[in-house]
Amino acid sequence: MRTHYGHLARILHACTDQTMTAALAEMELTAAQSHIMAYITHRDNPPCPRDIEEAFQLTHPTVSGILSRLEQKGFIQMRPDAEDRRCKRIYAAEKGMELDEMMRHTIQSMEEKMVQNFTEEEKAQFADLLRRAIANMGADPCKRKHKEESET
Amino acid sequence: MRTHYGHLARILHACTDQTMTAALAEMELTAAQSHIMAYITHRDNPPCPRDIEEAFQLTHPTVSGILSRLEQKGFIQMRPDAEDRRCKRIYAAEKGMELDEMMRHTIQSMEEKMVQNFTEEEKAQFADLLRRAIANMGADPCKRKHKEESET
DNA sequence: GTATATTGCGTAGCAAGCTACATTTTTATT
DNA sequence: AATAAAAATGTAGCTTGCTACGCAATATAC
Repeated sequence: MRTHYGHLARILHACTDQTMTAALAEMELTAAQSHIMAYITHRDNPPCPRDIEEAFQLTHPTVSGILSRLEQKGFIQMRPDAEDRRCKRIYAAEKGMELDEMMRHTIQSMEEKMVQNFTEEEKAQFADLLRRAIANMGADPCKRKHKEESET
Repeated sequence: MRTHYGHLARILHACTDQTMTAALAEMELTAAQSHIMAYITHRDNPPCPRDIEEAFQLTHPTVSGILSRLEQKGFIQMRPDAEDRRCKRIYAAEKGMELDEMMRHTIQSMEEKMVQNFTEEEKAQFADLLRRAIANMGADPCKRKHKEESET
């Protein structure tokens, strides 16, 4: 049993997820939903689901599910773009705008807690090592759909 | 938008998961299943589900689901312990033992790939930073069940 | 200008994670 | 010994992730 960085990454992700879930429970948002809400309210112009797929490296059914739950709960509204009716523009509803500050503050404090006793150099190195590890795994944020099918 | 280590951890985990899933598809194992199989075959004595919960920091329904799928596919067998009938001992079946080498080799090469261009010092620091971040999030591997309920 | 790709999204169905509750067995109280 | 508490597992039901398939709208080919 060596070090198993992948294992550590999984646990770290689980920690952040649970922390966020607990902190956001009172506003009826899950961790995944809050991150996407923060993205939506942070944007200048209303994004479409495709933008979220790329920003979060998720597949479209996953994004679709999260957005439909956000819409059901009244945090966002979606309507098709006038010029390209394939795209659905995502608008943050009042209810969503009001939570903007709170959400992003929650995310921010969690990030700070995670590296609370790191030096600035360590923080930089942490981000650098994570990014390099991700790159080594072949996940350039823009190339994720290609599969080889060697069997006829 | 700062660095968002949590976000990077999520992506890194997703990468390892997808790599493992692809590599293990031919033997009908998912990433999660293979890691748990490796744990089972690596142990001296047959573990019970509780052991897996602690080793992988998962809740018991999650472990239960994975184990039942492994049993359905014939990789393991489970039968209650003779002395404590609450515990179900998990035995690797022939089919599971045969895949042991291959599974662990797959896991090992993925780990090596992830840190392929890291110096030894960077590898050590990566593990150290990950562990410290996890500790900062309050996830000591043995304290995970305590919740405060402030409302009467 | 019609035929074909490509793009964006929806749905179905699965695995894996969780919480909450129930059940059984063991341990601790008294 | 009878009862209460704790521990290990099971089950239900949810969110989030995926692949695979299908459909409508746009873009490209010819």
